[in-house]
Amino acid sequence: MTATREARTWTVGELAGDLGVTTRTLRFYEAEGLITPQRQGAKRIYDTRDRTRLKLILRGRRFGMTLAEIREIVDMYDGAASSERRQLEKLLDRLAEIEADLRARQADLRRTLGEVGDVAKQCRARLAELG
Amino acid sequence: MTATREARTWTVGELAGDLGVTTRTLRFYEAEGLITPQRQGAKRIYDTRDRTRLKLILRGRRFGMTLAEIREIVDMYDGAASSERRQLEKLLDRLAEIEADLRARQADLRRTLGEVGDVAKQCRARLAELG
DNA sequence: GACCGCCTTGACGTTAACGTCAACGTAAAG
DNA sequence: CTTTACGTTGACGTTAACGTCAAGGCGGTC
Repeated sequence: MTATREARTWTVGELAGDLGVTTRTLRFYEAEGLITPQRQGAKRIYDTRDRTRLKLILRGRRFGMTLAEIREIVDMYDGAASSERRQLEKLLDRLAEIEADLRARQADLRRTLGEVGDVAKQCRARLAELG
Repeated sequence: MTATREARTWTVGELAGDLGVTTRTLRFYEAEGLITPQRQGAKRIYDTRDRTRLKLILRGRRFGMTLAEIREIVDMYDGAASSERRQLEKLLDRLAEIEADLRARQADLRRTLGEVGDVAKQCRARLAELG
């Protein structure tokens, strides 16, 4: 075989284009320790793991998590394979907190969606009145 | 009757305390045109309408809407009683867009919640391995 | 009448999350 | 061998959403 499967990589520009962000953003996330692409000389080489991680980050960003919160979660992906009981238990506790927080946001979202729906309803009623 | 029902009002400090924000935040929202409390002399007097509006604002904030987005929604509450067809139709369109956006965020949240759950699962599995 | 607690309006400081610009390296193309 | 396209590292600029501080007004109270 000439090509090894799963070995797809990307340059900054490619990946940035794919994910709809700028290269500056990717470099910034690296500086913040959110991703750590390989290097070929000076150039950054991103693999599928980096890409997955980035998608996670961007998703979190989309509903308003700060990068600090996001970092906490993505870091946990690596911690979940730990071999220290104490560590794993702390992680589970933290995960429970995060889940609770996310559920609260979910509830907020639901309520807001409801209210947006109500306003739409009012609008339609008003339109009906006007003939 | 000495007290009229529904006429409860608040000072900045009271309302801020109630809602868990600072007075600075309330003044800021006013400067941004998100709320417009009455005045008694120089002092701000907030009524139930202001309070409701603020709760809406804070809820939106909690799941990551910007103040600009929030403003758009709360303003619509006032626009829904409009008497111009054209206006109402535009509003309905915008509401549909907003709803779509909110639903997208909801999906993102769901996925993230799923992944947080997965990590927790891994943790528990690892803990089980360790006896 | 001095002090206290709460209010007011500026005005400047701060943090997060990038944008923008300068100055430079490098590999392929013409 | 110059141009073009892409990459690199600083370093400074920007915007949102407030925080913080200064300077002072108003109504009670000890």
